[in-house]
Amino acid sequence: MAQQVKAIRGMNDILPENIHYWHRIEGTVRSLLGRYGYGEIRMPVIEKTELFKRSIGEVTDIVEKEMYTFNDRNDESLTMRPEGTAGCVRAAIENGLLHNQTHRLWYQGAMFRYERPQKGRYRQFHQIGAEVFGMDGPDIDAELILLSARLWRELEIDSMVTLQLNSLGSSESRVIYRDKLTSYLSERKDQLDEDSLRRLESNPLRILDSKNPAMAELIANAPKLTEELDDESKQHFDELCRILDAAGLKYEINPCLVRGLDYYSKTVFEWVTDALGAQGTICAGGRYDGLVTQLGGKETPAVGFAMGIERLAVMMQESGIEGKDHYPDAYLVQVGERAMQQGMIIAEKLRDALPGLRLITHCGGGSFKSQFKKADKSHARFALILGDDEIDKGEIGIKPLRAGDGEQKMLPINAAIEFLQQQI
RNA sequence: GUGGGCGUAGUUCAGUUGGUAGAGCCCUGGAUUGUGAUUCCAGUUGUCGUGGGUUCGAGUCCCAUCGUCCACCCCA
Repeated sequence: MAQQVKAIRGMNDILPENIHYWHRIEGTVRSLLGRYGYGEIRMPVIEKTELFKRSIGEVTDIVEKEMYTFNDRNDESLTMRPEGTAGCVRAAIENGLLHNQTHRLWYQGAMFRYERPQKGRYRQFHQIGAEVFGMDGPDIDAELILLSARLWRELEIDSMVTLQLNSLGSSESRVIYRDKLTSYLSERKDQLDEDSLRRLESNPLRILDSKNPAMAELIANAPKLTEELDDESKQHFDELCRILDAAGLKYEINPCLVRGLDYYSKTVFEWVTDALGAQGTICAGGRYDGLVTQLGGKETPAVGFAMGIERLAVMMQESGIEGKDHYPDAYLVQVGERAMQQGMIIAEKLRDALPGLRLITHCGGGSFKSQFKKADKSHARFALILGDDEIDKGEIGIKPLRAGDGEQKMLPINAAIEFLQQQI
């Protein structure tokens, strides 16, 4: 045998036996966002590299070492999208969606990051994202959060997730806070671990959500971002909390919650779970009022979130939640030359008459016994039987394969259609 | 990029102090003439991740390499 070609590390096949989780997630999201008035948008998977450098931030890990970047034949630097927001903003600007308009958008698709794979983290992964443009109030922030909460309920994972909330303030107030934090930490350099020392230079805010327990006390005593908020951000945040309270949604204010991407401001939130090991975030987002102008658009407030489909699917799988399985209604067993000649034609007649019918036609011959075994294995409710007897009489046998569906019978084709219609 | 665990049949795994491989599931066929999930019987399946080395002899020991899983980093 020749050497086989294998899939790329961190890029997985999703097999039919697992696809129902994806269908359930995607179907629920499509329906739910539709009910909230969000319109679906589809962007290219590849964009100019510059787009991500300008939006995500040149010195972030994503841009520095995790992007799939290459030059095309025209020597232009292109990148496979590591996230969806940048492309969505680019598309909104480019298609003129931001001129004195508001838009509620959502998208879904593959994203790519060159990272070491682990549970809930892959090199090709899939996100569903929602982005809203042109609204600056806390009410739309609340809508996005309430909408995501409803999604967890509809997916039956609401008992496994909690909401964390914070405000990063305006970019001005964040600069002030950043200086305060940096000087606090610089005075205590001897207590910082190796990672934190590095982050002190690159992104001091990230030290706040360090996982190292040795850092916990230092962080607990550090100046709080919430105490440095500008008045407008504070009002915005208070009003958001008020709406969530009024809606009865539980949340936890986490002053250490900072997002990894540079473009966030004011509201940030994360839905987290402890069911997934180290990758506890299933959905994260926030407000990014400055990004549109950063990408060359007219000043436009914006807010959005993204969720990881793999992580949702693993949660559903591990908690025993079933997706919708679509078993066939019937499996057509056909034995003998005449039956096999007519079987396919009869199956087509049934499909004409019953457009919703899930019918598997047996192909490849074999004994009644072996065909019935396959019929059973397919989980079909009924075996439809075509043999010499049935062909002679112009009828078709119907044998229920599941308990409580009655006895086997033989019916003329039209009666069989009527019978199946009642059953499916 | 760093650290740890693991790579044996399609799959889940066993394989004693080194003596050229086994089980369950799956799959195929059968237990009288055309009827499935049970039971019984029979059968197929492997360059033991890859490449070197030690040895009379390596799935087993050593080295390298690749893959995979988990964790760090980072993130959805």
